Amino acid sequence: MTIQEEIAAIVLTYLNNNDKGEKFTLKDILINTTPADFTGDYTIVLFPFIKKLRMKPDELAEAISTDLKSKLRAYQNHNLVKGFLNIELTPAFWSNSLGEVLNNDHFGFSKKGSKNKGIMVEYPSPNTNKPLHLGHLRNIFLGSSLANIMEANGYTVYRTCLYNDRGTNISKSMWAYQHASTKHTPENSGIKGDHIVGDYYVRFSDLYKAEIKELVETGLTEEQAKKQSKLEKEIAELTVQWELKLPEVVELWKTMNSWFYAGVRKTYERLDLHFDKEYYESEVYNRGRETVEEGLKKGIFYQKEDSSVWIDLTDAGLDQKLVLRSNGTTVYITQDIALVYQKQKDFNFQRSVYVVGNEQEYHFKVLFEILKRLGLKGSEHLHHLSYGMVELPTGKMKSREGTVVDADDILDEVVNIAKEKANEQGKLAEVSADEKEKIYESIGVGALRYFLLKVDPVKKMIYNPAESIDFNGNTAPFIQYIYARTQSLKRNAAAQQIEIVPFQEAIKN
RNA sequence: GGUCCGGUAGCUCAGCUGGAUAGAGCAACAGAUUUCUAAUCUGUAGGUCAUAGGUUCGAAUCCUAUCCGGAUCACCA
Repeated sequence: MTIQEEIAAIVLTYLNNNDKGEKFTLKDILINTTPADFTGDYTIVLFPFIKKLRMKPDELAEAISTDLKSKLRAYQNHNLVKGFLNIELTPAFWSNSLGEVLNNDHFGFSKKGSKNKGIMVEYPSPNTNKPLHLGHLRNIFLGSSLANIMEANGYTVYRTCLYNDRGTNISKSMWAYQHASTKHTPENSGIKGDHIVGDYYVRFSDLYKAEIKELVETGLTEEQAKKQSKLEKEIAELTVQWELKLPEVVELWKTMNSWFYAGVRKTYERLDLHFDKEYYESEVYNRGRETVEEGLKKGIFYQKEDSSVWIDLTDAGLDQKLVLRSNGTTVYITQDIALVYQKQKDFNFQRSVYVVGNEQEYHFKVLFEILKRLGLKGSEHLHHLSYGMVELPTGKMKSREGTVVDADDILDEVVNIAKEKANEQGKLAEVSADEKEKIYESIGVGALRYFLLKVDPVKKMIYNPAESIDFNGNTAPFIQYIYARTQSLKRNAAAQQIEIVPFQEAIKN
């Protein structure tokens, strides 16, 4: 029990002992830390009680503090300003609290798995057709911190990732590769695999843009042009060929995806990102049909004349949503439904968090509502950790327009800045080259991590690559620096045979 | 158009389960400090908390309306 809770409990008991018949709950009792300009440690706000109990502030304050004095060991003094009762605690209380922190290496951490509850965190779930960008970094830092925090609180955490490894996006990269005159591979070019796949994707986009432009110049509207596009048809065809498991298409798909994974794993490595299990859309994309059929029998879904299957969520403030196409194939949300059941089978978790950008808020609302109606156990503990986009000073990042900030580039850049700053200061002169690289990496990546986590997830944020990131003020390098200095103090103390004693003993002397 | 989210100092953001005089960092200005873990330190200035109403002892915080910005509303994923 914290000291605030202790005070609140005592005050509550006292208040409920009144003769006016008024009843209060813990929620009614507000205890704040006292602002610096006033004397005291904690402040009890008395206004609500004064009114209900029809007592004068000083009478009530006197009565409460007398009660506190007799029941709270840490009580030292009190004063009243308007309706604010400031409570001062004894120095012994504070020294004990500090001593507790000092002597406990695991202060603030629960024992691993002590909650006896599993929580799944799914992130960053990239597409396999292009390398990670700035937005993924925000996702990864959010997901990792959440997972770490839950673990520190005693949850068993399962980190998972779902790869969008099929469909039109990867087909575009594949098409560009098939039609390239000189074929680049990671081996013959030395380029990181995820970047090669991404380059082909960009190449396709360029050709596609050119084609549309040409068609529009013949007098078509953009919409008509897209319908007439030859490239679009070929991509659709390639996707169908993949679904029909045409050997050379499947082979190429496997190869290009393997390039992507090899590349992206290198980026993961720098970010210390590991998963308990990775899921692939190619393995789940046509699942969920059984679940839909069951739901159909139960009357949760309904079928239209063209035999497409829908769910009506209008009474929940949402729309009608398609879950099976008229040709019987599944859609995005159907596989997500199926995947939840699969994940529950794989890991018996109680809670699940999806770390996904806020553009998918509606999707998750619909998904969770459907799962609730299907009677999924624990469906009320599914959560979408939504976050805003990372934008550039010039506006949004658009991969089709090449205005994307690449994750690998940013990581290199911040590590480089860390290196320059460190060398400027000459602080690492006596450190081995190997050790230096590690330090640059941890300062640079740490700075970026802190920078991206500092902003409330719900807000979109602007990242200015030109200004890069701060190393002064409220930043990770500063915190790291303070830690380094305290460690240095301890080392120096030891070298000079100065003993560091617990705080309460120091106070006594 | 419906729904959801954001709008706080010049900039980037805290504060939002209602509580005392709205806080940081950066930038600006004034000063300190010659490198000793100084990747500094002290101080000054800077705000109609988008706007207008309402609720109340008390509103940046809750409610309503309006304005601005964004997201979303596919037989795409």
